[in-house]
Amino acid sequence: MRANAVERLAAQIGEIAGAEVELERPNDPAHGDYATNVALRTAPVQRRSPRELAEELARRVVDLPAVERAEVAGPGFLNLWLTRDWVVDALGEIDADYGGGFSEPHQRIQVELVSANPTGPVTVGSARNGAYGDSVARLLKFAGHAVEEEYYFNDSGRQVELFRESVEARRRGEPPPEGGYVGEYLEEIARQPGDPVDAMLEEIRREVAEFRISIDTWRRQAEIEAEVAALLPKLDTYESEGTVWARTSEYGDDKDRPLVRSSDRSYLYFAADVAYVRDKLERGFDRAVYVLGADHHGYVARLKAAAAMLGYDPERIEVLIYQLVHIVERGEARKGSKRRGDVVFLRELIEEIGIDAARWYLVSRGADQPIDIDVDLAREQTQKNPVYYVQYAHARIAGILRNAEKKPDAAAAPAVLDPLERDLLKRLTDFPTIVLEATERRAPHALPIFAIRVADDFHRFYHDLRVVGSDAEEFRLALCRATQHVIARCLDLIGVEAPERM
RNA sequence: GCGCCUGUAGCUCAGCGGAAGAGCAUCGGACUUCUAAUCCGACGGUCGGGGGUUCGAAUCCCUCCAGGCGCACCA
Repeated sequence: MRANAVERLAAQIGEIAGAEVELERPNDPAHGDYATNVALRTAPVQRRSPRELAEELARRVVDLPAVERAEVAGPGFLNLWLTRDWVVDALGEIDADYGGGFSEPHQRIQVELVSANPTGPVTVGSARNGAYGDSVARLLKFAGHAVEEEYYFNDSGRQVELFRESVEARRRGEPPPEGGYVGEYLEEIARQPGDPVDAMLEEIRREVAEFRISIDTWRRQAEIEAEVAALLPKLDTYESEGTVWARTSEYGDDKDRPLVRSSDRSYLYFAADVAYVRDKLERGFDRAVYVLGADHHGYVARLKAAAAMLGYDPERIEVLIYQLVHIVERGEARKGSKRRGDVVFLRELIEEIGIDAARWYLVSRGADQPIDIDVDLAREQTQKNPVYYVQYAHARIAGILRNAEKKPDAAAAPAVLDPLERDLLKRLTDFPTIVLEATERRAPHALPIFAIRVADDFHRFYHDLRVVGSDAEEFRLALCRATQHVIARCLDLIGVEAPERM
């Protein structure tokens, strides 16, 4: 792992302090470029007053070439101002891969996402699953892991049969079966010949690809179910009143789960779940990530229990839960039932606001936060969507680079940096920390937030300082290019395009 | 009843042990420009209530209130 400028600085200060040092960016510029609380944290251990410790640190730390000035503040914070050279050197290391490749060790990780039944087009709910899961997958890839994205679809259950019957009824001009599917999309499927499930699956493949989610493998439930019979004897099971149960409560689940139905000996859903867990881990993935909506949060314990019962480390199963997307229409909540046609589909959302705004919007909230979508309002809000603010910064930079007369050169920095240059550059150096935390916490929503900050600093810089034709042209071009790298990476990690022109 | 998640500016949200933030909305300014989809300024908060832990709590613990989602021989 190649340490970046901020990490190296933290390590140097840590050596002097004799403790792990975390550098944080203070909100208030009066608190310096970076601040650290080492003195506060280590004072009890060293049995010295935090301020005294901080003052000693301040005296020693200014000997570092990176540190211009150090001040003690409050109860014992150490505020640091960095030298012009440190900032300029930091610019030199910002390339297209800046912030990536930090994972250690590299793992084989599978991310299973979307996995909606092929009984209708992709809903906005599944789109959130896709936007979130795919961004996590992209972060893991950027970190250096070998990531595969998989879509698991049900091609054999009761819902699928009901869907088939509903389409066939429509083809015959008859009303749908009891509790059948009634959405308008059935009409277009009914017009196509052949198995409606195949047609629906093709449509889903198209929509998922259009939404910039690239699925490596498509796994059929029937395929997994075929493995159940051979698997049953290996499980910890018992029979009660004709039903075969898995003793999952012994493995961390809150109750046992039925595997085989008593009436007709058919397999229940959990049987396929167990077989699928085994299938994933046997394929050699170090880690299997599930992306599930909050309505499935009860699955966490049973999936981990399934792994444990099979003799695998349950830590290899990771379940990401995101809160649901609620559809609001003129102030009223809709149920969101695909079967009853009471949903909003991804393709409608894309039609209203476009792919970029849709991906941005669905990923820019924390997964713990529910999302309300009012499609009537979506288009209106699109005009103000920050995604354009960020893309505009990228396009502006592309324009500058097109017009440039000289070549970017980070080393051609002036003796004194303008505060706007300095602020922008310092912002860029935050990127590796942002990505690292977003990856570890599976929180891609940090990326759009950070991208807005970068765009902010860039637009300010652009507004006040000339690049092309200025005395500092080479340096500013380098700064522009570095900014472009960081913005493009942020956008790519959430599946949004970085336009050259707008 | 039990479990998970959430209550922060008028609205939508970020921050999740260190020195309260953003966007939108509202009000007032800046275009002979490398793209005004931009910039500058103002307004705005007992961080749901109460207790506790800590040098320090929006952040951790307990409790109460409010909301969302689960708790099937459905998937």
